[in-house]
Amino acid sequence: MAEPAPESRTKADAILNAAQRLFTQFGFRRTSIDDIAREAGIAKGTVYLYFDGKEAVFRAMQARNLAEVEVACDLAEAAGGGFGDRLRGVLEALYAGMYDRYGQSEHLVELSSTRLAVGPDIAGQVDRTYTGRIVGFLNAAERAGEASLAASGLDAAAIAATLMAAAKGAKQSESGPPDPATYRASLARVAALTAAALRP
Amino acid sequence: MAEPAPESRTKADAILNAAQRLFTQFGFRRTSIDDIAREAGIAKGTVYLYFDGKEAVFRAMQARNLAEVEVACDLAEAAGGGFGDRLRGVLEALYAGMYDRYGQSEHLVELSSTRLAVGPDIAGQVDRTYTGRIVGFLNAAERAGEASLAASGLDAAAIAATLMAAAKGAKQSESGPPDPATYRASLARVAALTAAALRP
DNA sequence: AAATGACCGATTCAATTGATTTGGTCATTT
DNA sequence: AAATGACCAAATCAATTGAATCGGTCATTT
Repeated sequence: MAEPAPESRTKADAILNAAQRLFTQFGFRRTSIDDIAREAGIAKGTVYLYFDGKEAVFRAMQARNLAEVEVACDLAEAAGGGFGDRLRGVLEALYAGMYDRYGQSEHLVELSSTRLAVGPDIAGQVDRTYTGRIVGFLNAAERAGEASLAASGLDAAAIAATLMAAAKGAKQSESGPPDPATYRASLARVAALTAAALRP
Repeated sequence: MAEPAPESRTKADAILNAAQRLFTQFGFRRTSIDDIAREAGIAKGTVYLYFDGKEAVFRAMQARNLAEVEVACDLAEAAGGGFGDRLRGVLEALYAGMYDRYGQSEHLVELSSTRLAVGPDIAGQVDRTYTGRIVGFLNAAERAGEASLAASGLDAAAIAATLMAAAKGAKQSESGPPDPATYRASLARVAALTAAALRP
């Protein structure tokens, strides 16, 4: 629930926190279960008491991040301000939120695109979740009379796809390592443009 | 000038055409000067009569593509139709144009992001050129009263950056190999959204 | 019951080495 | 003058192989 503290409440938490740090810094392949256990201050075997294996740890970590990001998104939707401001908040919660969690690490790509042996496609799951959130937000805004989708000639799904493409493309900020500040600025521009397009 | 024919007028053309085919299919590293010469139907040494080396061939090919794409962009700007339609045409000329030239090859990334030993940063050059074209188009449309940049609260450069990010992001169409048709559809959505945002 | 860490087989790494390929040159041919 | 292709040194590749690492298990300890 709360932002994960440096010191963790349960052992499972400690494992996930350690995994978060190490996977983000070194990537999935170059992080061993032993590393995670050591970072969490427990023995290697203990990890297997809480998770079915390395991949399960990764998936649990990803699920936790996704859940936390969704909570942040809820807050952004419920916040005050106009449609454009809340849309910016939603995009920041979704995209900058994940960005913050995984850092500007080079391993972001590997983390989200690696096809892990079994289990659901992680990147696809994030994609579907994000699409759903944005579509829901847009439709709610339309119902509230804050936005007019018809004005753009596109439906909510098409707008969501465009927003997501823009957010994805903004991450590759060209020349030089990605910078959180410019990334957020890009998201703000996308939100502003969309809000203008949907003004009733 | 004309669309490059299968058979080439000059030897330099033949070399560039061969390079285009091979670089696109196999990438820069896995294409040898000898391959290019053979594909062009000339001897290896002849390549060095027209270009200073492998990298020079690559840069000339890239320059030719960029020039051709700019011509297509000129046509799209001058075409009939409303602001939104022409913006879509410009984006298609710039992005789908390059996409068509390099195919959906996996080597696109290598081709445009490889840091070649010496010479200008290829990807950066494309980026600057594209930015300039879009900014110019937007400003012209504003002068002609077809678009109102002020309506969005963003200036032409910011809008251009957003468009380019969206176009870049759309290329990663998630799940499955990129598909030219869906790519063009993404560009059309971006154009439609932007046109709505800038309607006077 | 909860936690540990030595242990196992499989995978990955790193260093070596010999063969092949490559970008580029240039004496020769057309 | 234009074009060729054998040639060279350097870079790359592929195969080998012995060591190190990894994910996962389980008898033992706490």
